[in-house]
Amino acid sequence: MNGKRYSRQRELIYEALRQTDEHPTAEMVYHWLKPENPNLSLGTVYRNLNLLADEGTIRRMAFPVERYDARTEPHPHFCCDRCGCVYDLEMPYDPELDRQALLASGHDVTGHAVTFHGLCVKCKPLH
Amino acid sequence: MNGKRYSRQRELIYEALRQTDEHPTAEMVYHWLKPENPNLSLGTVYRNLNLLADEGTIRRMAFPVERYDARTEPHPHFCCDRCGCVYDLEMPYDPELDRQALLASGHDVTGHAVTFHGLCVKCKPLH
DNA sequence: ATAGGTGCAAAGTCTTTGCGCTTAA
DNA sequence: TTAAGCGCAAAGACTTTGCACCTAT
Repeated sequence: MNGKRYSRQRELIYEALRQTDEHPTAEMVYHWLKPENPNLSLGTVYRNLNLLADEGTIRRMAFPVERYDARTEPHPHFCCDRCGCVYDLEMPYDPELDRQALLASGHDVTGHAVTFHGLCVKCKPLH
Repeated sequence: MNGKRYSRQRELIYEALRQTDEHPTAEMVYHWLKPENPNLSLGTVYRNLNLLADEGTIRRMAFPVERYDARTEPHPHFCCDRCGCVYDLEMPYDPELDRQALLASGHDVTGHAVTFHGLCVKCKPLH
């Protein structure tokens, strides 16, 4: 067999994530749950967050490692889901978006970044 | 005194970044430069990339650590420059952008993420 | 019964940093 | 001369993983 089973820990972790809008790190989830679940381990939190993210139940929010770019003016990027390559995109920056974000949130918005994803021209032919 | 001085390593690192559009990691920059500069150290690459990014000469491209979100439908985020908090924004997803990105790049675009930044409502009053 | 999940701790990966030497100014 | 910067290696931070035990099915 090769099925997924119910696990109390996974449920706890998922529920914790649903109850909040803080976009927590694995560490944060762990510290929230630990007091009520003293034998929960950080490894389990990581394992389940990855499992949930891989199956699409939750969402990851970062590149795995830091990348750098000498073009400092804001411009969109494309990140290939398959090979991980990052490309620049020649598309106009829309300052109107920042104004909309301010209206929607009240935060003092100084800019934004757009990152597209999918399959890049090199990976497309390879499925 | 407390000034910044010229350094050959910093120049090499910055030039390497300008010559490419690969959005390299620190490791990649290190491996490109190492053959011609056998005593370059990875620590120096990190130090200079951080220095250049802090002064705005280059640009970082990731959150420092991975964050997770139980809302899986695409929606924009706001990340506060000061406290690091991440907020959801209630703004419509624009599929038209994906079509524009395809036209501009030729990549097979399956979606995009928008991340705003600035000062959040809590940090704004604190300067 | 048994395969998936857990806790724990060790290992791995990425990044930062302390220290003594080097070098730009 | 001298303080910024470097190379090196050790430490730190974050994440993954091997293994023996536990538990949903």
